[in-house]
Amino acid sequence: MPMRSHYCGHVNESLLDQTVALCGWAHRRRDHGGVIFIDLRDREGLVQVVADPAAAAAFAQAERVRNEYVLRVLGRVRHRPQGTENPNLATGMVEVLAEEITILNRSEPLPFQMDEDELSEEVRLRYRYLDLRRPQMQERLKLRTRVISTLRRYMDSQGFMDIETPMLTKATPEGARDYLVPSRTHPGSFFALPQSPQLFKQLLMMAGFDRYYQVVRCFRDEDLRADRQPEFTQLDIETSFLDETEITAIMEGLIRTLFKEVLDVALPDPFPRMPYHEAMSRFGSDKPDLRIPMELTELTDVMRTVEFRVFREAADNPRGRVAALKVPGGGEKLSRKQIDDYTAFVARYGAKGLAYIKVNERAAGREGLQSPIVKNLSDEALDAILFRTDATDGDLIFFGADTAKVVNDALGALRLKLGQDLGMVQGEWAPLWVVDFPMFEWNADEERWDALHHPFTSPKNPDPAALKANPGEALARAYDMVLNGTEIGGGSVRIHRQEMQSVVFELLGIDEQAARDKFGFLLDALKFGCPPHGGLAFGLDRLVMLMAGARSIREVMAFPKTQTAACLMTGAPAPVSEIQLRELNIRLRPTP
RNA sequence: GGAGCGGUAGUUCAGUUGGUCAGAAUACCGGCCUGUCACGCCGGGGGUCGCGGGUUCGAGCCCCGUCCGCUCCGCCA
Repeated sequence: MPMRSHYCGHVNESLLDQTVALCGWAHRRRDHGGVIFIDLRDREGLVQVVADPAAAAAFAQAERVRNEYVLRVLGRVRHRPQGTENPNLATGMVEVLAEEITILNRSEPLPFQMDEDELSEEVRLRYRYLDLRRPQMQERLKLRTRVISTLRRYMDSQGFMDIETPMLTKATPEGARDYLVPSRTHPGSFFALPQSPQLFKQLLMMAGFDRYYQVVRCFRDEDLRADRQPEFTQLDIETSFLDETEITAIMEGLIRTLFKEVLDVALPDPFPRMPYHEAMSRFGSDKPDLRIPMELTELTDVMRTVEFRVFREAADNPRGRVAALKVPGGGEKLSRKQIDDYTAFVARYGAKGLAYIKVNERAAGREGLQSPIVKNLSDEALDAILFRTDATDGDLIFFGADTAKVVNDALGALRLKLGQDLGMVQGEWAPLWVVDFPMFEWNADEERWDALHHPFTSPKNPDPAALKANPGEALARAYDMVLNGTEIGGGSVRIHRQEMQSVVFELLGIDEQAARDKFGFLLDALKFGCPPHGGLAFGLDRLVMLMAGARSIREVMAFPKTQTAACLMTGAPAPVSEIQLRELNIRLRPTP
């Protein structure tokens, strides 16, 4: 019975002697006097097609295309002769004897070679539709679709409803810069594309849909990174009546299910949880990569009394910190040049230098230490450093002394870089929850509090007066899911009482009038019996990137933008006609 | 807004101190071969060295500006 194999059919030994039809891109024909060899690109690899003389002759007569074309092949699967195994053919031991070859379309020579390993991203993005033909990209997008279908099944099984929210909505005063869309019918007014469906999903809770999810595009007009695109996909979730324990349980269940079903990887149950302050203290980061077995050592208290000004002043500063990062065996592994390079590396994070001690022979005391700074440190301080870092001979200890922010940023980043450079990354997957975030951080420039998460996050203490009295100490009912040092999701239990929401707006410097203008509908809704609710959002692109082992989310998006937020393929963004602008009541400033 | 790396043939790249530096591989075109599978062999075409300016007797190379791609800082509640 003939088997129909759509598109690029997969051919394997189980189909031996059966007739199959294959469609796909073929390349590199060899015309051998009536016999034609073709590599048909298969989703799994390559299928070799050999044409019988009649089919070969017909094919050769019909077309003399050399490089690349689209074919349909009807033929029989058979064993390939001994001694002709091709390790490049995933299907290995079989080939298709073509009885009929139809050229569905021909192709110009391609602008780049498909078998090139390292294509420039510029070329790949300009011809993205060709880049996507490559097996690696096929695999990545296939992984992405498996992730999405699996997560939908999971969300369905947990009773979540998939509800769409508007793409044309209202600009938000805080958070990222909005992408704006001019309104034709309301001259001078603009829609904003959503940074996230945050408010809409909260309103759905108020409407009684107590379990909502959506795989949804979000937009932020901020500068790009390897893991940040102007439009990206979120798995957005909100629930009513569940607290943070219940929400995080469902969500880590989702991630465990995805890893089990898609990658056959068993993640820990439950995920470890770590308070924000512990993460900052031990790893200098609120998204620690737990695969790297190095931690920061606290030295602030010890350094308050030392002569060395750099350390003492940082230690005395109420916002300061002195910490160490011990690199096991680093004394031998790291050259002077490398240390200089790491000094330049931490300078990016504001560190003014990178002091270090090489522990040559700990038993020899001061004499066994090699460092530009030991002469400035008392015996007591050196003892404390060696004791707390538990340094042994051959170790190298880096120091950070500055504001806590600079120390954490610099040593946190240095820890990651050293972990990568020295091959210290252990294990494949290290998920965790980071919890107990502060509600606010002080914005010195504008003399007000900023929300660490967002303005709708509930504080742990339900008393609005307590929050107002001591905002700097307040903890939030927020949680971030971190995987291998990447934040893949974050959320919170929200504020569901109007009084609390008003206090938070006040602390954030959003006066009553502004709150009314921006969030009037939310404040109104809170009046009509809002259930307690909370949720979170996963960065789907980042999650798939990690699962695919890719270095950038562009590798798991079909049509990503460049760092300047442009599309090299379509040429977007592009100027528009006068007519279009006039309809939108937009006048361009004359160019000088 | 800032820092770094890169831009040379369709593609991936080499090009030393400013002076046979317009190159390789591959792709492409023509021919030969014919169970190939990175096929092989012979021959051929192909370049505004991102763009603009400057220094110099002379610039792919040095300087200034600019555009593009990537990484990062700021930014991203």
